[in-house]
Amino acid sequence: MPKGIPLTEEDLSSRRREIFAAAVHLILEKGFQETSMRQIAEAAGMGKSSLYDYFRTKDEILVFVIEEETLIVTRQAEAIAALALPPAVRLRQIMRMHLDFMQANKNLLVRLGGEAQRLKPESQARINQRRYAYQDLVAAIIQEGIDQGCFRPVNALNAARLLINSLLSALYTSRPTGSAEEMLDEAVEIFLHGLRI
Amino acid sequence: MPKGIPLTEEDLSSRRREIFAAAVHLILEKGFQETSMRQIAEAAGMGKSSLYDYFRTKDEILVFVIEEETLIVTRQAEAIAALALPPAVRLRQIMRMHLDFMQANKNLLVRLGGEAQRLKPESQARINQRRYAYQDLVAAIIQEGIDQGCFRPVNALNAARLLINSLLSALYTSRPTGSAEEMLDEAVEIFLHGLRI
Amino acid sequence: MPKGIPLTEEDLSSRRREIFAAAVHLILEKGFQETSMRQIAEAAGMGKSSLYDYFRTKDEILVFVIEEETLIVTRQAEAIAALALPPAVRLRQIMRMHLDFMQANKNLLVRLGGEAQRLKPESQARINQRRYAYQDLVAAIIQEGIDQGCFRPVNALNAARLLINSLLSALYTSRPTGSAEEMLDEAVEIFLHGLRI
Amino acid sequence: MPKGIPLTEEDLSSRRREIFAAAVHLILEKGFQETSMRQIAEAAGMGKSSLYDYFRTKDEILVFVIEEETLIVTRQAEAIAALALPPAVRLRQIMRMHLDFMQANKNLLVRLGGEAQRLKPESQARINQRRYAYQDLVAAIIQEGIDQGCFRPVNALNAARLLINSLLSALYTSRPTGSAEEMLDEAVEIFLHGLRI
DNA sequence: AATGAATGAGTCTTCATTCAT
DNA sequence: GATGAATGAAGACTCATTCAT
Repeated sequence: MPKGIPLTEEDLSSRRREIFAAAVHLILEKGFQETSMRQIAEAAGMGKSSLYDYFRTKDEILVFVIEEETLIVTRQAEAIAALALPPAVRLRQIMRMHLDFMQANKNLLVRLGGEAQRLKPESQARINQRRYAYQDLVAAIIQEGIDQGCFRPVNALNAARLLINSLLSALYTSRPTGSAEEMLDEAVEIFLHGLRI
Repeated sequence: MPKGIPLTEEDLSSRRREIFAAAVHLILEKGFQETSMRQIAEAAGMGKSSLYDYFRTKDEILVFVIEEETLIVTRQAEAIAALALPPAVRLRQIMRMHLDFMQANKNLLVRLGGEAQRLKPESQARINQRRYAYQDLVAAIIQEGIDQGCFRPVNALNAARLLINSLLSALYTSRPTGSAEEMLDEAVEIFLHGLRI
Repeated sequence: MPKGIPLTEEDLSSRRREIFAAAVHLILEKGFQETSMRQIAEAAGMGKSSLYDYFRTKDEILVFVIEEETLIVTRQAEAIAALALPPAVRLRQIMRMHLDFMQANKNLLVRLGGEAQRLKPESQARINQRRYAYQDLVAAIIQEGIDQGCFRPVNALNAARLLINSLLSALYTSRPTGSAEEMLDEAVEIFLHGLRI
Repeated sequence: MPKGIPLTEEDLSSRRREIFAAAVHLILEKGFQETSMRQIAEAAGMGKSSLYDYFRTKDEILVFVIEEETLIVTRQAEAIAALALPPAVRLRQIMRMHLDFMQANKNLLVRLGGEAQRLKPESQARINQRRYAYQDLVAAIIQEGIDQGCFRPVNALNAARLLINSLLSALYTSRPTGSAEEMLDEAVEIFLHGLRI
């Protein structure tokens, strides 16, 4: 808002979040690609071209949001990972937290994840860095369980991806067999059972 | 080609397949939405508007292919399901067949699956019918295992979705921990272990 | 206009000319770059995008017109060059013809020539091919005069460029010292005098 | 830089020159219109809007530079014109000086001349005033030669324009027949020969 | 039956300029 | 005095679809 003063990196970031927050309903309704820069600008209450002071490109909006949201989930997962609890319990808590986050954000991450396939490799790489951090975190817990002898020796990263993916079955079905929580719990139970010695 | 003689539904279908086969490489390279009708027509060696004799709309192409490919996988899965083998073995075979099919088709189904999010609800419903058939087939085998007492009593449909989803972790990662076969095998093993009593 | 029938190369060319003819007044008034594709389309009585069936790019319009007009001048010059007249006379006639053409076309070529500086090298090369043909034609007549001993031995191409350039002084001044014809005649006279032995 | 103290007209002018000097490479590379105010400001190491303290409009930059450079050439030509040498010799020297200047400035004036066509009439008039001064200077020398009886009686202004224009043939060809100096010398020789009695 | 010319809506993006700080 | 955030207007171009031949 102040006119002659350069925006700090922080201002930029928070403004970016505001812009997206203002436009998120459009994107959820119609998809990202189908939402035009004009509409986003209108929703954000700014001129079409001011948008370009915050995002150099339409795709940057997508990258920004995915990075941002993945980071939030990762941060929350880190907190859980640090607790003094058995691996299985921490994994359960992380998945629940993840589910809660997804639902609170209307599955935004899942929806946008689909659109991210179109991004240029360079942008995909940036996104993947964030995803990897989350996967690694989960994988570390699994590895811990393996080392402690409470899990079978499997490839921890592979297993982590499998677990995280379970969320999709729970969230992204048009033929639910219960609440998302119930579906997820059952999936996690099968997974943990599968790791048990 | 035959003039004056209306095309049978079968001719139509096989022509549709030909058209898509001719254009599939474009779609794999650039994505479906990024491939224009003109390019598809050119690849298929026909005029832009002749395309509309086979697909009333661009989106119909997407729906057709997804339906078609899902149907093929389902048919092959049905054959395996009918074998006189223990449920666990049949599930393993189905997943392997599915993986082979995906790889033979360059993950087309996964790629297109992302694009399908944009289709209008009506089209999505049509696609889902096919998906359900496949899920139900897998679920039936799981249920059989449960009934025979070799699997724990879980919601079979939920479990089926979980198993099918495992393919994604194996296929769709930019940080593989082995061959797709190995990753899938491990995932299936964890799953089956998880169902074991 | 016919809808399902491919345009012959000739149709294309004549349609291109029509389009340009319809829009030339806009371009003369405001300059080429300042004239938008929409305006050109409107002037030509067609949809914005139909324009792109005739010119793949806005710049192509520029290239087309310059090539076309240069070709016309060259053709007329060829006719004069073939006459059985002394070199000096033929040169005078060519310059007069060129002047007439320029005036009949409102100096279009001069105006557009300025804009052509912005074209990408590839397009400039295409244009230059045409310009060279014209320059070479004039140079040949000069060389003829040199060979016949009625002109001093100068570099014919250099001299040709000089002569052709004289048109600019005559046409493109905001402080004329007579009619364009008079100014040109005097310039040509100085030039020919300068070549005389 | 000095705060509170208004800039003298001279400071303004020298600051303008500095700004342009800093940006000239951009303009030579991409053309004037293709260079944005932001880029010019960056090159000049100042804020976008500070530019507007020195040039009220982007076009003013163009006008300023053309005026400035034309003035420099004129000043140098004046020095030569004042020498006690035969008209023909002075004309030769002026043309050489002009060529040197052009080459030292990478033909900037020619390039910008093309862009100047777009300026509004008012600005063009300002530029033309400067051009006229230069033309008049050259014309005066020619007139002198005529009065002294060493040149044929031609319209001096017309001839001056013709001579100055020769530079273009020498400088602005993609198919040179020698060094620019050689081409120019030959052109000037033809011209002077053409004036000789 | 098959084709391609025609279209209008819509896309992202750029830019010179202003104005509040 | 100097700055950069904000903007509105505009621009080239693409595309799915229709329709006359």
